Amino acid sequence: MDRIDRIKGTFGATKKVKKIPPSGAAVARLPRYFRVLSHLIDAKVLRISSEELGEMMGLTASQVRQDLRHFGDFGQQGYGYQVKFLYQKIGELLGVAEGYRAVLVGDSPLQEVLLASGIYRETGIHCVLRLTAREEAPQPNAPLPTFPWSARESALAERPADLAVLCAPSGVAREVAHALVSLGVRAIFNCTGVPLTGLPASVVTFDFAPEEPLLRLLYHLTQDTQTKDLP
Amino acid sequence: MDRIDRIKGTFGATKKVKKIPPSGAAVARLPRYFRVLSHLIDAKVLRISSEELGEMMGLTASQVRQDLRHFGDFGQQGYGYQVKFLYQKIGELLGVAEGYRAVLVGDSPLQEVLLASGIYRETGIHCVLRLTAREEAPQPNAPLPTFPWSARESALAERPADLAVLCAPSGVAREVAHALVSLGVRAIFNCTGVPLTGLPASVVTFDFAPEEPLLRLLYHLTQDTQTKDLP
DNA sequence: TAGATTGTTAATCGATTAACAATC
DNA sequence: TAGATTGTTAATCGATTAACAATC
Repeated sequence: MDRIDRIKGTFGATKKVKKIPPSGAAVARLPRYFRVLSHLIDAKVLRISSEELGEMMGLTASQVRQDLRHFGDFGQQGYGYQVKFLYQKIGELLGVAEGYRAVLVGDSPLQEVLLASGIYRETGIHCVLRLTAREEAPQPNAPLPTFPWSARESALAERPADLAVLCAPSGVAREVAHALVSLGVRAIFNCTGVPLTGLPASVVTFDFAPEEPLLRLLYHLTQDTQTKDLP
Repeated sequence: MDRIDRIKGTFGATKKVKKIPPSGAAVARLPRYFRVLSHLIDAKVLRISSEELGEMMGLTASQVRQDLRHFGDFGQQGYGYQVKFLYQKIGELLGVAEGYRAVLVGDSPLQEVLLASGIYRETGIHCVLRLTAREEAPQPNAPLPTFPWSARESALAERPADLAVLCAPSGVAREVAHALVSLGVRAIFNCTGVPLTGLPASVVTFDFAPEEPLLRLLYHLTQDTQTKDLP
């Protein structure tokens, strides 16, 4: 922090920050850097070199330095990277510090699992509201204020959300997604298993799809077996 | 199927199948092709062109054709790709047809959610055994035979598993993973949140990490906001 | 200062795109 | 046959690697 300031003071603001394209591949790796750094903090590691960090991520030291260089000037020559500082900077890049607000839609067990998992704390997301399919009286004093879907309009008016974590049944997934967007939601974490089509291009969606890493696992098992069998 | 056979008959076996490197990027996309094709089957789509498939996946038609070409000869000129045939072939590549056997370790709610989600059916994985932390009498006649962790050795001897879905508490994650590997497990789907280090290189691991797509979501929200604010 | 490690450049490699010939 | 769409090649683009100078 004071390091960056010194550089700014010496050379003028942002002079050293590369204006090179934020490189798709590097961006895609940021969440994993963030996760690895979080574990390093837990392990009380204060300092890490591009060499070590690369090894933990399955990347070369060169690649780590190139990646980080795209986003700023985070290292110290002859020393490496301060774990906490880097973690914080990457968090800022990702938007962890922005205090985004989420509405949790649907009351599947997955919704509970995610809520209990700590990912909302880790990602800096504030869960502000829950909408359920059950037509019960609103429970605005529950740990997380809960309203039935029919009250979505007033509920979201009072507690606007940037993003939705969508666990609706697959039959109504698209319909619910469109309704949320029309109420101001700009991003959807889609846990319905159904691809969300027809949304405005400005709406960001990402799918919760655990079958993908599982299938990659199978692919490697399959390749290993073939490799062992053949030679 | 008979198409491939005809080609084989005409030009000799595997002649047309490219021996080009299976291209990391293309391999990484296979699970998503598989998922999209599965939805097309549900929607009763019989035939699809590289153009349409590309649009659904956010790729160009060229890219789709290049991707698929790495793995075989799946299309028909002038026609496109038969959805079911392509789905089946990609499934074979991924190992869905191999009938891999999984041991489910730990009884967190996430384990239940995954079990109920249908991903094991979709990926062709047979769940053969469950190991729990609870020291109860074995329940070998439950829908999924369940044994306490202490009985792991005999349980896995009787029902060997290729892979483990690991939902152990974070404190013991590494220890449990090593024990499983020593009992013959060759791949681990790691849902513990803890990075698994020190395992033999031959063991494949993939992490269940929903915070990564969530963080990518935030990143895009953040970039959008900045883009809108600046110009 | 000497040692370490980043930042940065240039070279290599791989992946994507575009265009078109092959063929269903 | 004519139309459509793949398979395939070559050109472009982007990402990774390697090497070293800058600097802490």
